[in-house]
Amino acid sequence: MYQKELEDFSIEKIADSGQCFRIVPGDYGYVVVAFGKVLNVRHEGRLYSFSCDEEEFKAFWQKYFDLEKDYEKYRCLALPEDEYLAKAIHFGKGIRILRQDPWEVLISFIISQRKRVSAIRTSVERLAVNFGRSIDGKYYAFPTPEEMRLADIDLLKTCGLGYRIDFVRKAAESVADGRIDLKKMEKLKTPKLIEKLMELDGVGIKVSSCVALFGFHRLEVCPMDVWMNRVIHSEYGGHFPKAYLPYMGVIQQYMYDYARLNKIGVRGAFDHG
DNA sequence: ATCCAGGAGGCCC
DNA sequence: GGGCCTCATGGA
Repeated sequence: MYQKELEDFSIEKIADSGQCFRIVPGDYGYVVVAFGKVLNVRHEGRLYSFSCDEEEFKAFWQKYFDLEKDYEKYRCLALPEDEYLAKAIHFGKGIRILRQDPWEVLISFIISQRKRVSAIRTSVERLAVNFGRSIDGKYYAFPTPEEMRLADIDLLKTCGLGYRIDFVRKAAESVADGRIDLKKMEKLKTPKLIEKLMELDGVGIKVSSCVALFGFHRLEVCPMDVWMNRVIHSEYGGHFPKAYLPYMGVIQQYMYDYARLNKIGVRGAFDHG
């Protein structure tokens, strides 16, 4: 076990931030499944306990949680007159942009279209249980491109993918056979990266943006979903301040989280503000 | 029960 | 380029 005081980190906020789907409450705090590893996380106040030793935490999880960055730097971009962002930042402090596996992010966000976060979580978990390698008998790694390519179709149909099932199968084939090389794509500049991802069937600008931000850590990318569209129109008159643009992805994560969990911009809902 | 979701593709103009 | 229409399923 490794313990550390973390002031700008909230496992609850991250788990429910809509960027990842395999951080869930367990019988002992939260369980994180990523890169074929399992980590138990719990905390009393700011004192966090992780189910790994210090070496593994510093070699792997610290980077995964993006703890090497100071998020105060991003929050300081908030303009003084921007009341919405001020509320969102206050509400969402502790959110990080995780450094996830691009492949898992790609499939997860292909599945995400027209689904709620909870439903995405269900589908992703079913994929892992049905096709992923067992990690410790209880948790399963996200399936590799090869495992997904070879997935039995009838079993795949039980994963709740709906009409997205062929998008997922084709993506698995493309990545498995190397037509889409996610490793090489790390070197692409962001516009090229987004364009290349959109060659995949079922990947449009929104999904591609999510993969760029959450899978390739391109912090300038701002995925525009139904919630962010509500925010930009109801709070910003159609465009965000220029000062935010270099880190719009991070800013976006605070805005999105606050909007979704407080139903900002939804007609008939109670507006916190 | 009815509504809607971290959208995209295929039309048509 | 934009404006509609449809897509399958689960969760609220």
